[in-house]
Amino acid sequence: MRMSDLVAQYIKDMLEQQDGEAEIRRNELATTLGCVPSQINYVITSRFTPEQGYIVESRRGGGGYIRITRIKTTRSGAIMHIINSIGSALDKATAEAMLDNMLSSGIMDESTARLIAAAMGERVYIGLPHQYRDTLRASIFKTMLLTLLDT
Amino acid sequence: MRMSDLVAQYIKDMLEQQDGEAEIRRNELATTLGCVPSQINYVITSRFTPEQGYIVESRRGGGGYIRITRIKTTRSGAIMHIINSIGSALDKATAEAMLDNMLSSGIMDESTARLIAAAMGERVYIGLPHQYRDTLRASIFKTMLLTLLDT
DNA sequence: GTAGTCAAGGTCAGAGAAGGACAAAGAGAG
DNA sequence: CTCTCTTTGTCCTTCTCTGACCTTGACTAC
Repeated sequence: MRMSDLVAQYIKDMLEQQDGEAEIRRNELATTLGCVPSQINYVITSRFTPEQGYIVESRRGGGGYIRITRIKTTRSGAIMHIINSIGSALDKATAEAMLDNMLSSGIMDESTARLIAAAMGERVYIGLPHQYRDTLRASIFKTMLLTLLDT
Repeated sequence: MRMSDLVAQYIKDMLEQQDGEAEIRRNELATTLGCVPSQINYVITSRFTPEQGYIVESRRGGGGYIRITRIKTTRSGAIMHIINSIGSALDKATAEAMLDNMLSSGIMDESTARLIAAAMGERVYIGLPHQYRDTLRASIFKTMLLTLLDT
């Protein structure tokens, strides 16, 4: 088995065990697996790219690290699913329930949820005839969710 | 954990507890945390800079001190200013220009800007009589900006 | 008041501890 | 034989930690 596959497998095992997040120390891992440190870089740039669904952050200097996070592939799918489940109208309570769900399932972060919730609030629609409100809400909600797809 | 992180955490805890203001005595803190005094300076210059939203004052000599204050004013102030500059109506082009400004001045990050821009697009208001559109836009825009204040 | 002393904090350079970039050499598949 | 992927080593950049030496402020003694 190739060295690079070994390293990749090692990282994948870590991701598996640790809920999609692995933090390694480059030199340490290289020593453990018996390869040169730059091999780790090679594996990461060739097999843990954003296109392949990973985010990599790192830090140099004393106490440095490399952190690899697996992007939840479910995210886009889940968002699309929610968008499709919304008809032409949406009331405030339902919108908020949806946001709550997305928040707790990790599809969305809190500040995003708050931002969208702001646009759902009754207060925003004061002065607008009631007949339009829920339609507009649905429209705004869906449009905003769509922008999250290519994050 | 790095020494520097420890020191930074200690100061942040103090800021948290004491309403954004922490006063320390360099030597004392160094002794408490078991590091050399200049480590404190290092942490302050690398992690509590004005760019990162802190003001640092100090005084030498007997009874000297270092005071670190967290500033909230710039961002919030700027956002408030923008909110106040918006009247009861807002067209799409103006909204986008404002978002651009906020983006380039670092008040807002890109994903937030995109999210708000989504709610500003003409497409969202299809079906809504024109007379309501710019009013609603203003309302949504302001409401969303408001949620950014306590971030 | 002026000089001296002690008690702070400030500066800065250097060593050390990571990770990053990249080029050159090697290995395999077609 | 050639092209692509892998492996390795060298040199670079960034971040951290420490210690020696400097500056400032308050207080005291004359």
